[in-house]
Amino acid sequence: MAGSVNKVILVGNLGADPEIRRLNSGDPVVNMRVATSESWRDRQSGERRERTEWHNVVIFNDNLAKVAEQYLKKGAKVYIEGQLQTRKWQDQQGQDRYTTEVVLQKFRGELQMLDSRGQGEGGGQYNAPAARGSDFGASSPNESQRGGGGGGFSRDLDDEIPF
Amino acid sequence: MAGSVNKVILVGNLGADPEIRRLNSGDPVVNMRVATSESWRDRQSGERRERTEWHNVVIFNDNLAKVAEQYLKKGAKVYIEGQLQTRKWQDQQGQDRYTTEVVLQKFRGELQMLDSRGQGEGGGQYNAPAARGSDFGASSPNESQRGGGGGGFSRDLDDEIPF
Amino acid sequence: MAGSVNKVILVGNLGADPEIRRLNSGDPVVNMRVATSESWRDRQSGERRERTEWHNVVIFNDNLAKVAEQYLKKGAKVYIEGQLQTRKWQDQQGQDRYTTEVVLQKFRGELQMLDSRGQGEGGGQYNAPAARGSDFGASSPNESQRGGGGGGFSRDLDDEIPF
Amino acid sequence: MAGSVNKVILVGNLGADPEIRRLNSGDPVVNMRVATSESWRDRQSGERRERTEWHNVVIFNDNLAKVAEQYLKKGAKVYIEGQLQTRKWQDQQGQDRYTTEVVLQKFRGELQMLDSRGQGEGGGQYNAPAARGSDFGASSPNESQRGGGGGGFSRDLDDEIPF
DNA sequence: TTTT
DNA sequence: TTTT
Repeated sequence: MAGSVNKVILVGNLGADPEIRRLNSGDPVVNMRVATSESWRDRQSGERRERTEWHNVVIFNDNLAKVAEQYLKKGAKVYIEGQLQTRKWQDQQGQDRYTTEVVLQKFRGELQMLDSRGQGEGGGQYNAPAARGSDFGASSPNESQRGGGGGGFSRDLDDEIPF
Repeated sequence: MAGSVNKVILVGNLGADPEIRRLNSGDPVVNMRVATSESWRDRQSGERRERTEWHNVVIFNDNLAKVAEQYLKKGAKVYIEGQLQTRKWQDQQGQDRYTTEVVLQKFRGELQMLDSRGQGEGGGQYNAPAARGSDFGASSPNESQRGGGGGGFSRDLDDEIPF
Repeated sequence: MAGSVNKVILVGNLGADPEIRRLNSGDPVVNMRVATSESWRDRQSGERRERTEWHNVVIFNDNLAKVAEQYLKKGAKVYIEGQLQTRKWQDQQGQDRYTTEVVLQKFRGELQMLDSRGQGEGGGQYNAPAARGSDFGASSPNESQRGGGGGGFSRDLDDEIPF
Repeated sequence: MAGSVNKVILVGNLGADPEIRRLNSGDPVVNMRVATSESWRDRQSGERRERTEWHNVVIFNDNLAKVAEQYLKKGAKVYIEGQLQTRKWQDQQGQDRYTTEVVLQKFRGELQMLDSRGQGEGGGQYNAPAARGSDFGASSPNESQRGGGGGGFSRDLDDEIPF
């Protein structure tokens, strides 16, 4: 289909440390639970109410998976950009079940840490990159030389050129 | 939780005509299935592959529900902005099941028709608003007078001021 | 034009305290400068480079203007959702000049504080809402009662119903 | 700065055919003007009003530049995702001037054609890809094999692997 | 300069 | 079940 867009943008907090698996290829895959929450005052009762939504986030993007593995802990606040995917699986009774996830495919998606250095919350102490200072951008590649013929380019996280 | 964002942006096509229910309050609620799809060439086989994702969209926003009810048909291309919500229900065996939907809450979200007038496709003939011309904006309210003291404002869809 | 979208999403830091003006109507208007920044390693030189982009943000949305006025200070990290607008003005020579801004219109846009409580940075000490705790959502209204007949609804910031 | 996001999402129409330049490197750069527009009914006068906003879009992303060059014409409706950038230049009097653009950097951004095939409008006849059928995805690369060890991957537009 |  |  031409002209399709499937995009999810979340700003929320990790409910637990990320879980890392490895594919046969050696590529890391990260699963994590992210909470978003909104509050409002009930019109009838006047009480303040809050609703928290939990999201299953799966990271196949190698660079972002590494960032998640190294720097994210329970309680960390993150900006996430991925796509919606629903996959089918079977429970023990052989019945079809469906799970919808926010997926960051290989070479796609975005992940940004929104905590200040050493600010870990929520019970877990996570370690923001110290040596790198604030300048590690755990995001997609970027190239900013306007009109530049050469065109510097590199992944942010690691110096190796990943492709 | 301070600083939370839960946003889904879709551009896709309706798989079927929207389904309209009414709440006890009389407010319309629209359910529709939206397909997004992406294609790529398989690196190994060289074959072109395509993956279609289906999204359950639920509209509680009255104005947008009316737009969907009146103008959207099977095949229509739409821009949708909503939030992710997962709700729990029980199947006939009494087991917990979960369904994740893209929800446009009351007074929230956005819906834009992306087809040209009278362009209905995919089997269903849907009728773009003729009499209204281009002026049906199925979106949120807007007010564009910079620095304007008075502040014009109105819902796009209907002239009544809905609140 | 049917089917138009004009949306800007920023996560960045305030370069200075917000400036507040008042319209004749008494409505507050907030101007602020927001920095976003990205870093990458130059492919040629191997040096790390960084580019900071400065954005002019203007808030006509009353509730969000109040939030900015009360809680935002230089250095604060924010999530902002607005629209692009370019306005024309004349310099002292009478020449046409253009300025592009990220505008949060009345009843539109979103603003989220992303700092933890009392975490002020960048030189300014800003005070996150203490009494409100984390539950002040400086965003648009929301209503989360699925299928609810009544429909609780209220602005987050203040209890008054603004329309 | 850790945790920065600078994103613009537009759905609008081209005001003119795209202009293509080439860098010394041979890479194409596309400039185009995109209109977004919103309409509302003035609260005071009851008249319908409309405001059109014009955006300068610049494409450094090679694949997307090629798509723009080949398929986009005046009047075409597009989905665009880029970032805000303001650049400084000097007018003939040597005075500093600033222009803000929506930029799709190398390897970044998104461009989707939202018109149906052969639907060219607005005066210009643009030719949607006929032979290619639906399989021209003018977007970023994607890889959808969940958990797949191999990991198919390819640019959508051309079969060559661009990096 | 687009679109409806 | 859509779209190309």
